Amino acid sequence: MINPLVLKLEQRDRLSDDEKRVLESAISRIRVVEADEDIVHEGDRPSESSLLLDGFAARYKIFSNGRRQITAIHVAGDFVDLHSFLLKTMDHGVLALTPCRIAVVPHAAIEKITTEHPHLTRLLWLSTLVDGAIHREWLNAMGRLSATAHMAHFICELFLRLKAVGRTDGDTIQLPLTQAELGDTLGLSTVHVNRVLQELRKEGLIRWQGDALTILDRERLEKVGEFTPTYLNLHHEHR
Amino acid sequence: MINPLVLKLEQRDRLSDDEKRVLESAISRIRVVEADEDIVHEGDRPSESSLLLDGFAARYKIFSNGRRQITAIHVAGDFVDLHSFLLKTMDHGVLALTPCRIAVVPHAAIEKITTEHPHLTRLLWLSTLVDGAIHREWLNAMGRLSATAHMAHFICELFLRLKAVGRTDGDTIQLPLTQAELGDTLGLSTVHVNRVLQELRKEGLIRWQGDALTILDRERLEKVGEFTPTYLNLHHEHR
DNA sequence: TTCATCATATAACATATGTGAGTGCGGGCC
DNA sequence: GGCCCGCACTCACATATGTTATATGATGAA
Repeated sequence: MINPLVLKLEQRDRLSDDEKRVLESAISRIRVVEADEDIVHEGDRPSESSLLLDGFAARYKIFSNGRRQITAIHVAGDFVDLHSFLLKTMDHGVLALTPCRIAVVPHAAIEKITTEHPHLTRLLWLSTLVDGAIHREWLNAMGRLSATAHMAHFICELFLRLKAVGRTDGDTIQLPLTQAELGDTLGLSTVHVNRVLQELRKEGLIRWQGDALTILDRERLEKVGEFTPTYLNLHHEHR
Repeated sequence: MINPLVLKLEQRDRLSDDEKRVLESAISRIRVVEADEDIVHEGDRPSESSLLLDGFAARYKIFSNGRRQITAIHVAGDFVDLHSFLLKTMDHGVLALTPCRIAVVPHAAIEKITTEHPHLTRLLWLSTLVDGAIHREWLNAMGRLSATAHMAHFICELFLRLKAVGRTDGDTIQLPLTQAELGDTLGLSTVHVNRVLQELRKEGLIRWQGDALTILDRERLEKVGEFTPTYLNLHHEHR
């Protein structure tokens, strides 16, 4: 199996063959989750973490008034709940937005890595730090960008993240979210999501039909979304 | 020196005497930063991380139009930029909101910890994971709570975090932020921050004069802010 | 003292975004 | 083949929050 996590880690630092083998053998089994089912529930205390091999997933929380907020969108190569290894109790749920294929990694295996493979440990730690950097960027966008800019920013980010794991086709990505789900991730109403999409289309920045989203003018889209990709850390460093 | 980091870590797991000694000796020097000065600049590539011993600090980013967004408020016991150990390049600045006393920890010392002290490594990793959990909670609040609820939530959180390091006085904390700074952290205009504060005062939920903020009705304030403290992970687990 | 500065506070007005309702289309299912 | 049902899309209207401006009071400098 070509593990998309390895693909991603190798863009950030060198992985030894031994480390790759360790990662591979940390996987205890493969699991498939249907669309619209929880991968992990809020309140769970998982004894294993889920590495997404295929599909889209979302971290989310539901409020008293029924509203929902999505705090992360995950794609192939992402550990959707690596943090549960140390945080223990899930403070949010993780939902499969599409059918998902998942590699299951027991926490015991991760703990073993922390005692025997410091460099690999640092790379796993790094994955969660990039999650945090993305959270910060979303906070910036939510707090200080217009809805249109926020949407543009989100599209730019998702594009690069999918590209990092070889899931782009030219300027086109698969975006299997409904407008309601998009609203929950950007903190907008679905009506306004639609308005904003019309605007991006009218400006000739994107095309989106069915699942296929195409970036028509990357440069201008990045400008509208005030997007700079440094926070994604998609470059080699000694870590 | 009684290190407030140790104080905080010990609420989350047991620390051996050896581990405490290692942490203590990882500190290369103490540094003092004036209010309104940067502790680290955006774009820096620090070779050491800063552990806040006293004072308040903020992670922030400034946008093209001059707007600012604060993505974290830090208090005693917080590593303001532990993530720079692996992220390498700072994707935001860190500002001293008050005079700050800082323990400087070289990245080389942290790397050494990752090779020799797996359990301590996990606890440092945990610190950054809690940062991430707080980011997620802020995303939830920004995306789906009213400005008033968001403010209430923020106050509840800060109170508990200060309590964890023994910096509360009954129901009172020191809150040395201007309303403009509060606005930058909640993503609001300063005018609206003021409106919201008037409302919380009128409701008899808080008092705030000078630096001293008192929570007058904790239960109702938590309800208004839809606050539940699990994400702060201020309880013992084997990690 | 006097003056500048900065933070809080308030008012009037502007606008981005939310709400509630409704249309139409396409795909799955009996 | 017909019928739901979810989803995209739009409209009219409501409102939370932003903007600009001004007043007031503390604080510190000259």
